[in-house]
Amino acid sequence: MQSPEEIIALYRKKGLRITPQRQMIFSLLAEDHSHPTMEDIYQRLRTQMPDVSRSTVYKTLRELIEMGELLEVKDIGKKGIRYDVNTSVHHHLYCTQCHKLVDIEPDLGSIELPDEDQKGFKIQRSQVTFFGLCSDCLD
Amino acid sequence: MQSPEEIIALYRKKGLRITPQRQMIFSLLAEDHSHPTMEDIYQRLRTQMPDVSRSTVYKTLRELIEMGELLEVKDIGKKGIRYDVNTSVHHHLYCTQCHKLVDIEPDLGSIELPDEDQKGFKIQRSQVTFFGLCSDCLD
DNA sequence: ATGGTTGCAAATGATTTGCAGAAGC
DNA sequence: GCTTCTGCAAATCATTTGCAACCAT
Repeated sequence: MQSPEEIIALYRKKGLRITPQRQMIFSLLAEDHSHPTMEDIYQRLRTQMPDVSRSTVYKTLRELIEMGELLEVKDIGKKGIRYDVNTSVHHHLYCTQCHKLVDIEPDLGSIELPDEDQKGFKIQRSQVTFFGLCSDCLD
Repeated sequence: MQSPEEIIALYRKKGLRITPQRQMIFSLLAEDHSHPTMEDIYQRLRTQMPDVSRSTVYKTLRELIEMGELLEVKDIGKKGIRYDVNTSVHHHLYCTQCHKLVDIEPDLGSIELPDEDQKGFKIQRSQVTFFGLCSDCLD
């Protein structure tokens, strides 16, 4: 995700309005690499803006996803969709015990799939999820 | 997932009962590599057994997951959880257009994550999802 | 016979939608 | 001032749960 200022410019360019709710969501997200759920974001927002509604948060998240500024992560944990502000090529470390999800951008080289396994697909990108136990859960 | 006969033996060993509903779900699943949703399974089941309930299907799927005979795939598509009868180490080809999901078992070697990227995790396994367009959607 | 299982209906949880009033532009 | 946006409440969708009747063992 780009900086709040860049997102605001993007919204303006599309004729969308810059409301305090949206601005605050942009700011919260820009610094949040914890893969929050919508509820996480809503609760944080509420400490500064007690009357926001969940619908507004949902709507803004959907907008950012449509603009490609945010990604959904669904293969993880129990509760709802988690949002990922990191839209560049990256991979995930996932703790199977506490459901922590960490972004990594290692140089894995490009992971090549042998032709005979491609089943006619034109492959555009790949993402690796490493499952394991995080340091907190290892004790 | 093992054969229906082996699953039945497993159920017996656990003191669970072999009902017609369960038997038919085992048979349907054993031959289904399409990563169906619960609704897919329910609809197929209903053609042969019009009075089954969704709760029964849900419950049986949960049992198979607890036994490790079935896996959930959640990072994909819009509607609900998809179930994967392939519980061995494998990877996925996912068509971003038609949401087709294909299992592959290529020899990718082992994908090694450099120590400095492991963030203290003890990594147990990894799974790669290749995103792209399938042959049907390439035209 | 008896204890697990089924199907129904109601409950839950996450997300979406409709709409009247509020507020950017 | 016109139109979009917000917050509320109701609606929807997927999944789970409670329970009385049912049926495998």
